[in-house]
Parts: sequence; structure tokens; C-alpha cells
Amino acid sequence: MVDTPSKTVVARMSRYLRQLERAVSEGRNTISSKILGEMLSVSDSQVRKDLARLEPVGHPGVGFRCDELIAAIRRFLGVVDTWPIVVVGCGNLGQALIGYKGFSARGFKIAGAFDISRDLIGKSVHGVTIQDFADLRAEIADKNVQLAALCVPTDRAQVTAEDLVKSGIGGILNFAPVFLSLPGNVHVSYVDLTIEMEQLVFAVVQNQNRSL
Amino acid sequence: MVDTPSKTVVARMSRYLRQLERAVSEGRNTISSKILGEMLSVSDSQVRKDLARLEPVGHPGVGFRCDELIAAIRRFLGVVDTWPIVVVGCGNLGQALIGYKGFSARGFKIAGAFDISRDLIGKSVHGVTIQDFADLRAEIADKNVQLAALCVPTDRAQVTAEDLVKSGIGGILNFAPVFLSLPGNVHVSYVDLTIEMEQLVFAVVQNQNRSL
DNA sequence: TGCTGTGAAAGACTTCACAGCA
DNA sequence: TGCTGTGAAGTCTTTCACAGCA
Repeated sequence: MVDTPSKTVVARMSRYLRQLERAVSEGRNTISSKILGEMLSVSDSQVRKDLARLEPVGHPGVGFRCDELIAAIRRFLGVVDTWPIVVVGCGNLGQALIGYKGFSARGFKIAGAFDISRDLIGKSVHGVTIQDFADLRAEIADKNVQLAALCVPTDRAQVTAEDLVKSGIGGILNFAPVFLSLPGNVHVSYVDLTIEMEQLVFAVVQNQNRSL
Repeated sequence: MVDTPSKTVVARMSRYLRQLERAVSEGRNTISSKILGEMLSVSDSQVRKDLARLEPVGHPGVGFRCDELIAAIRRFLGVVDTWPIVVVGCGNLGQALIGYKGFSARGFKIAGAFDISRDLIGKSVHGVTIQDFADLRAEIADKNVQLAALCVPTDRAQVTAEDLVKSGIGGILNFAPVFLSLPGNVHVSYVDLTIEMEQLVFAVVQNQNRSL
């Protein structure tokens, strides 16, 4: 139980957290591993194994108290306070991210948006003024930002990521369809729409073949 | 070797494909499992195990011929021809998707964009005219569309997804932060930015604790 | 020599099954 | 009775190690 949790476990914790918050907003006080699992298509034993990584919080015969569980998962994930993030690259996608309400709803705050294009610097998007990428380092240090969403063109992604690392960023959400080679202490999550689409294609084709 | 490949395998195949295309555009003709693996942080044995699922295509002593391998992976994934997709929900994110060049670059084509808002219907975004969601079914049948990107607000996601399924969609790329309960023959990929961000937070916090 | 393809071994993840508490 | 927490079993995934081809 002292081992490092895998990415899958951490991802499921996020999903439990979200589902619990929804359940609470619908008036639920207590929940069993079976019910929570059914809501997310996860087995009840899987739910219990995952939640056993938290400080003990279940009540045999009763289930889990939602508020206790939410607090415990938040502590586990580290999302107790608000985390500032910077958006780097403010094209279509970057601008959509700046306006994404899901971030603020779950404890993330856009602390700044940056681009290298003269046409974009100074422009206000969803109430955030786009700044010169050259000013990034100062801003990051000033606001102690550790997370960045990287939305630059593919061919700029690697070099820009290296700049972010030099500026002290510890985690990058990368939207460019390219693998980033960075020091091991920097963490990268990939959002790659074509990979997801190709997974769907594969599944759809398999399904067609099966029903022939 | 006749077993169904897991999602992880399929995702790696997409990554190999992309990396190979990049390597070819840089003038490479042949590649070994070791080199390809290093480019993507995958072990050489893992690469060989994955590629062994394709029709035999490796040349001992030489490596893989890039063009052969690309063709084999394309056939494996089912991405030989162009796949039409519809964008459902044309807020910030939906509009950014309509303009996303990565789709067309890799064999996906926006076949239509839909919304229920009177303010958006008829509007042209990146050369695509937003249509009334009520007209979706006809369009899907007409163009034989099987893939949809779902970008509606969270509370509309489940019902809209059910409509898509009724209209004959077989694969959904879901951007709403909610688990969709749909028939087993419909495939869903989730793009959930807060889950990704929370994974980064967890990793960053772990890292800080380790270096204390 | 350089590299693939692949059984066998190791490791990671999930499910089972049940003791024990409320 | 209802449910958690957990060792043991089962399954799936990755790595190892090497035979065999160019």
C-alpha cells in the first residue's frame, strides 16, 4: 500500500471525485462502492481497492460518506487549493481553453496567456489579455505557476516546452500531436485528438466486422 | 495473436504511425524497433510485440521499411480512406475543433457542424456553416457519418449522445466531463481536461515531496 | 554483425471471496 | 443483513533472452 499509484489509479480517482461531487449536488450523503462503480462502469472491488489508498474512510455496512470521501480524494490528488495555469499559444484552441469554464469549476485558474504573434499580444480573450511569450518567465516566477497548457503549432512544441521547463514549469498539458522529450522530473499529459479519433475508428471497424 | 488488441496497443499504433510519417518526411526509409521506441519512450521489445500483430513486415538485420510499416498500421487501424466526422455543439471548443487542422492532416474531414442555438445556426465558422441539430439525422444518413465530436454543455451530454446513437453514430469523442451510459456497440473516447490537469497536479506534488 | 519474431519469465492490474465490523 | 478492507487467485501487459534470418 506504500507503492506509487499508477496513472490509471490517479485517473480513476479524478473520476470518482467528479461523480461524487455530482452525486452530492443531487442530494446524496452516502454511497457504496457498488453504486459508485456502477455510475462509472468500474467494478465494486476495483473501487474499494482504489479507495483503500486513502486514509481509511469507509464505514462497513453503511458505505462511504460523500463529504469525507471527497475531502480524502482531494488531499490524495493535491487539489485542495486553486492551481494557477498558463496557456501558451493562443490560436483557436488556446483561446477556447482560456474560456473553458470547466477549469475554474474544478480549482484551476488561468493565470496568464502567452503568444509570440504581434497580432495576438495585447488582445483580450474572455477577459484575459494575451501577453508576450518573452514575459512568461517573470510571470511564472511571480505567481508561482507550475502548470502550463501548451497549444502551439506542432513544429514549435518541443522548443517551447523546453523554454517552459527552463522557466520552472513542472507539468505540461500538451495539445500538439508530438511526443515531448523532457527531463524526467517534468510531467506531460497528452491530449491528442487524432489518436482518440483513430481509436474510435478501430473500434467502429471491429464492430462492423463482427456483425457481418 | 488472434486476440483483440487492447486500447493501449491501439493507441501506441497511432503513435507509431505519426512518428513514422514524421520520420519519412525527414528522409528516413528504414527504421529499427530500437530507434522507433527511443523516439516515443517505448521499449524495443514492446515495439516488436506490437508490430507483430500486423502482417509480417520486419526485415531481420535491416529493420522495418517505413512505407510498408505505415501502410500496414493504416490497414490495422482502419484509417486508409478519409473518415467524415460531425461536430455537435458549436461553442468555443466546438468552433476550435471545426478549425483544427490536425484532423484533415490525418484523414478526418468535418462533414457538418450542429447546434440548437438560434444564434449559431447559419453562422459560418472556418468555412463550415453551422446547421440545426434537428437536421443531424438526415445529414448523417446522407453522408454515412459514423463519428461525432460531442462538445455540448455537461448537462446536455447524455441526452445528446443518445440522440447521436439513434441517428446511427458508432463512435463519439466526448469533451463533456461526464461518463456516458450508452449501448455496448457504441464506442466513446473521453477528452477530459480536468482529469488530465489533476494527473499533472498529482505528479507535480509527488515530485515536490520526493525532493524535500 | 544487426535485427526481427517469439516463447518463457516477470511484473502489474483486476477480480474473487470472505473475515469482520455496524 | 449490508458493506468495507484485503489476501489470494486470476488475467493481462511488459520485459527478457535467444533462435534464426539477411
